[in-house]
Amino acid sequence: MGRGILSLKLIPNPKSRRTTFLKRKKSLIKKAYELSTLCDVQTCLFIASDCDPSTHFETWPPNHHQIHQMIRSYKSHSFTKPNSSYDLNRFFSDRKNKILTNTSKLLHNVVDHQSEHQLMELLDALDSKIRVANDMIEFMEADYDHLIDQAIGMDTPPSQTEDEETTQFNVSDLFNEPDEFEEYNVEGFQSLLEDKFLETLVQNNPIPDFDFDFDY
Amino acid sequence: MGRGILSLKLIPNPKSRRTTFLKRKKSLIKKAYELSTLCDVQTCLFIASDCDPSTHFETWPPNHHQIHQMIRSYKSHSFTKPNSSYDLNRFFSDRKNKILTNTSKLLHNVVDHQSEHQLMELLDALDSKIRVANDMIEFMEADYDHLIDQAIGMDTPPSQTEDEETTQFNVSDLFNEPDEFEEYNVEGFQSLLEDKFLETLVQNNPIPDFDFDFDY
DNA sequence: AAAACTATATATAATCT
DNA sequence: TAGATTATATATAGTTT
Repeated sequence: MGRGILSLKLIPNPKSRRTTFLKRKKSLIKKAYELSTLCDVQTCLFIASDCDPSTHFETWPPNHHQIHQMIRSYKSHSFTKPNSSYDLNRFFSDRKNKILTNTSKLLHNVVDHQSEHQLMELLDALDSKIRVANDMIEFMEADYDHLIDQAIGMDTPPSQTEDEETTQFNVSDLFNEPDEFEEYNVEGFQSLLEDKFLETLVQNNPIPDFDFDFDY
Repeated sequence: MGRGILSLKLIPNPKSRRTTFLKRKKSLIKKAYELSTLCDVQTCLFIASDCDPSTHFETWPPNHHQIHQMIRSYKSHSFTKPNSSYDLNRFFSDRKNKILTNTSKLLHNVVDHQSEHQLMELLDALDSKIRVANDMIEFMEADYDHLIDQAIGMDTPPSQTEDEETTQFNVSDLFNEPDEFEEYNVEGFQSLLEDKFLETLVQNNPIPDFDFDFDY
């Protein structure tokens, strides 16, 4: 493309690879944005470039909230067979849609102002339920991630210091933190997860109020 | 773009919106693929188009495994401060890299064939550990999703049958499954989650063998 | 060495079939 | 009406500043 001929192989020169990467990343993001805007679809883009030694992430849209929402939707679609289960968010959305449908039907009948007002309040309430469902799921996800981090975080990352004077070959020398492995086992990992999970759910209660009573 | 002038607004005509969507989606995926190939970066694309009434998902790459890996990486990057924690997969990858580094140093020394063979076996073992770590994390993720489905799955989706003969307006009529709401409350939801979580983790044990002993 | 430039390859909106 | 065509707008590889 452009002036030269494009061969779809890894660009060997690191410098021009980087240049190309930056240019194309910009365009790709622009295109993703345009697709979203023009066609009313949600588009998410993950770009993970392996810098040394860690990975650098870029997403579009940059907003984590939107990314999480997309991941949630993706998961609920990829893991469930249609009609066999249902996600909370979808439940409320569908309910709201149904109410809107019913409402438009009822508009043929006379609706007094009092009822109309009630109705508006009700729709607001449903909106807020949808938000709460989202927040709660997100909270639990974040919590779960945190749990895993905690469980794995027991580990100190392998030290980067290397002894240069290894002279005699011994395969077991290749592991220089042998003791640390003792701490890893299924049981420990599981029970830590269980404990943390219960602890967080039961005690730590910033879970939003989540009652399903509609007293209209 | 193309022949006409592009205004970055929603395309009003549903037909041309759909056409544009299909064309641009194809190009976007192509570009994402090219970026990955040319620049050695991982690129994932989620496209969620709201057909009626459900959402249709498309990802690039289409392989779920790769998508999950990306999501996992994204989460471990977005939720953790650098160096404070560590993901299991990364742990093994780093370890393997370190071993490879050490190996190349040791190549200066004489390595007999026996040791070389051991070494190869060891690298294979590490590869398999990496896979197991991946599988385990994936299993737990899937399990968690399943839990949530179970908890929410108590619900039967709102029936699509609608009574056409509603003549008198009554706001509470808009909810035609009022009894079902009784079952939803924080406590029930939580304890169901907890029970299921424990049950699955403790009893249901298709968790892959996950010992960290290296007996070389 | 990064940013601007430019010649060409692509993408695509409108059109045609 | 979905698919091919075409006239333009963009993207971008290589070049220059």
